[in-house]
Amino acid sequence: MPKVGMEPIRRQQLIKATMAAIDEVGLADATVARIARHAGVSAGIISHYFGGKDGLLEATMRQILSDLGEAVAACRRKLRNDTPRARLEAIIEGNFDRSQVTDPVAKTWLAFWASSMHKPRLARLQQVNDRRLYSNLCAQFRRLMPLDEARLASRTLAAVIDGLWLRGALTPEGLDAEGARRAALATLDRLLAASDSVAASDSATAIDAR
Amino acid sequence: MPKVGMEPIRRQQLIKATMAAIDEVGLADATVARIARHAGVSAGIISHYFGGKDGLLEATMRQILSDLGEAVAACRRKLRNDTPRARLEAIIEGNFDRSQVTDPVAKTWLAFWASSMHKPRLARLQQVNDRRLYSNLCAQFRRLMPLDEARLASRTLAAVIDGLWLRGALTPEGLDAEGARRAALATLDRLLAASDSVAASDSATAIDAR
DNA sequence: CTTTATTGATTGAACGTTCAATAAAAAACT
DNA sequence: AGTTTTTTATTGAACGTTCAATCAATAAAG
Repeated sequence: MPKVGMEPIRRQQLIKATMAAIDEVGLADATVARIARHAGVSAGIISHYFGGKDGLLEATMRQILSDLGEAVAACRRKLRNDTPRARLEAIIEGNFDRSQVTDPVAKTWLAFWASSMHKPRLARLQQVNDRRLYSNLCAQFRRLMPLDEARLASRTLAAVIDGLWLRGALTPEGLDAEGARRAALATLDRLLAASDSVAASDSATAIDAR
Repeated sequence: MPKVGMEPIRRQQLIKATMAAIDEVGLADATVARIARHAGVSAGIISHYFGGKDGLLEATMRQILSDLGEAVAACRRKLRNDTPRARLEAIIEGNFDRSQVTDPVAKTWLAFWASSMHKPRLARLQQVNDRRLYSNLCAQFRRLMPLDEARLASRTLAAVIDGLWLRGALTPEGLDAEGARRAALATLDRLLAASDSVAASDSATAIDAR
């Protein structure tokens, strides 16, 4: 059934199949044969479109990261009032929307997280994403509190978000997106409450990112 | 140089070598040959003492979990005053002491975390450990706040601890144990501050654990 | 008839496990 | 005290399996 213009279709198909395979048997047992079977195509097609298994894995991680970025951006666009607090809430919403917070995505995410420790190409993707999250958080907190405090708050909130994903991916019942969202928002409340009571006498114009 | 009573020595040696190999090249490339080389022994010895590679990996995870439990218990024993707050602080200290918070331990920890998603034997170990942490946290928070709040606080603090480990394992500079400890303690401060101001008019005797 | 898309058997490398052989220590014996 | 026997510890080559990548063959579409 070969037609012209199959490339984007097959690429999407194979990326989705990769997540399905990782969800099913884990990254270690996600062979090209298994992924291809999930997509209903032959194994050889993977090298044809992605240059090899590694290319497919990298493309899959890119897909997840870009979906995440997209979800956060969408939440920010929906904002009516542009307070720092609203921005921070939007970041949280975006991180627990993530296109869909499905089991395949969460498990693939964690698998790549571990894998990126020793694959430079994945590590770079991972790091860019991390820094972006941290910068975004820090820029907003910075408008509400001194720099040192803002850094600590950013670090804490980032850890909570990642920790909730991690625990969600591992729990047998799957990630409870709604509960996680609430927990993250409650943490934000506490982080802001501390500085609210002190003072808002701060003319912070410079934005900082690490 | 075969002597009698080598078993416990070799087991320790091989478990340590496993962590070193995972630190070096990741779980996926930690072959029996490489692990054996790290320990300065032959590959065959692994099957002899652990029944196979899987046995060695399980033993290594057990070692890490037991070291963690030991560190937490040690911190609790050192307590002079037995307030809930002191207990919670001890749990945090223990989690960021972890025998030694070294790079090999952190990376091995995360590798097993990911791996346990699809290996039932590892998943069981993982889950027992998680529940213990959560129960311990919840039991202490329960003495200071209503049940619902205590559950949320436990979930949050557990997520922060795991999140800090996760981010520490991934960051190129390695886990900053001291900074992580401070961040976790600051989070605890905030979690307790919220309830402190409300009331301490609670005669909570029943301890709860999920 | 050329181009694009796809297949699937084949290949070569890498891996975990096995096991006969070996070597040192301990025990038994003279 | 010296010699043999048994036990324990260890090796590393061989085996069978699995996997990713390759590529000649095929087939539909242009």
